[in-house]
Amino acid sequence: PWLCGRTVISALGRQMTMETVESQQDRSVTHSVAEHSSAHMQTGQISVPTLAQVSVAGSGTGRGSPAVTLVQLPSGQTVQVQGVIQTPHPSVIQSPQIQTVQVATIAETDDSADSEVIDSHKRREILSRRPSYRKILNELSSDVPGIPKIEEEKSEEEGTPPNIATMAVPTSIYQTSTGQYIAIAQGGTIQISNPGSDGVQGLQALTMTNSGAPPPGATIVQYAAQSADGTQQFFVPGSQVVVQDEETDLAPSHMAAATGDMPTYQIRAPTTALPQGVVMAASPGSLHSPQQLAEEATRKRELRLMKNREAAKECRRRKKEYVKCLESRVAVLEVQNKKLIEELETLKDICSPKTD
DNA sequence: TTGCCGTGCCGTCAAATTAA
DNA sequence: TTAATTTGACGGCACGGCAA
Repeated sequence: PWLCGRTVISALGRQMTMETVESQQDRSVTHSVAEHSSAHMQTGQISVPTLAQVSVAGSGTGRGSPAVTLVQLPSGQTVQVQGVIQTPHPSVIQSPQIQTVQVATIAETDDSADSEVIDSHKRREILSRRPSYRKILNELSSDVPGIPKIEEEKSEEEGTPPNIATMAVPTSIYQTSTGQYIAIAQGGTIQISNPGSDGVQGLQALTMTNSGAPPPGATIVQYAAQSADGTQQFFVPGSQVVVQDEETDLAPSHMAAATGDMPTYQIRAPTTALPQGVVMAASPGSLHSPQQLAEEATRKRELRLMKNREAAKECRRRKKEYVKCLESRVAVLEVQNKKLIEELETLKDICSPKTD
């Protein structure tokens, strides 16, 4: 899709992309044409482009009249391409990665053989990359107004109330004394998983709100940014999680494993100051036994799977948005095409009046 | 009602891509 | 160079439509 916006020529089952560049001095110019198989188009992998000579007809190519382009394939076959849209009509879909197309007059072609090799390498390097949907759409939207950008975080179209954080990438996983895993995401999602055979069973996602009334029926973890004693508190139904920064001094009896830079978490019953369960903050340096190493590996794997799960969701959302964007572009282009055809018919009628 | 098929969504893996 | 992120591919599951 990142090849959109160039002139696409299909011939003998092969597809070629070409950018039209006009020479200021001479109407007869040589364009470099990237040629690749359609199979590569599907996978996004583009092989080393072979160069084809494109000669633009010297006469009759001025603005207002269709340009006739002769494309000579490496096999020797010549394809005639008649352009309808002239340069005043820029391509609506811009390529996110506009390549610098080699433009050389025919007289200079022999002298630029070395630079062509270098440029070919550069072009291959650039073309073989597969930009992300976000990058494609963002660059597309920067070129063409009216296309919404994909935000770094989920937009309001997700239907998320503005006071609810939706960032779901976990930054910390903690294990309670009862074996529960608690993953706290940067944006506020808390996931609690009960210990199961695969470690993922019983995963619960809780949403934190900074303010506002909880939606009816929803399980809400209220998040207080910071209390007077410098602690961060999470109010969970039935228990209270106290997030204690390591610099702040809480009662030492409440601390279980203050290891290194890791903050310590405690789960308390809401009506009592006594800890319901003490949370371990695992530090890689504190692991000794093979069992602990295995647990650490399991924890890392769960964290990776959780992150990838969220990443896949986000990727699918971006892909949908990208497809929607392309569909809207198709609609725009169809309307534009229809208008141009009508305009052409009108001009034909004007230029060739009926003679009886 | 049942089996089949198409579609959509999700989780996971692996490879490609990007950022530091 | 390396770690993190992104995305294509694959398999599984749920759901709805349709014919037998």
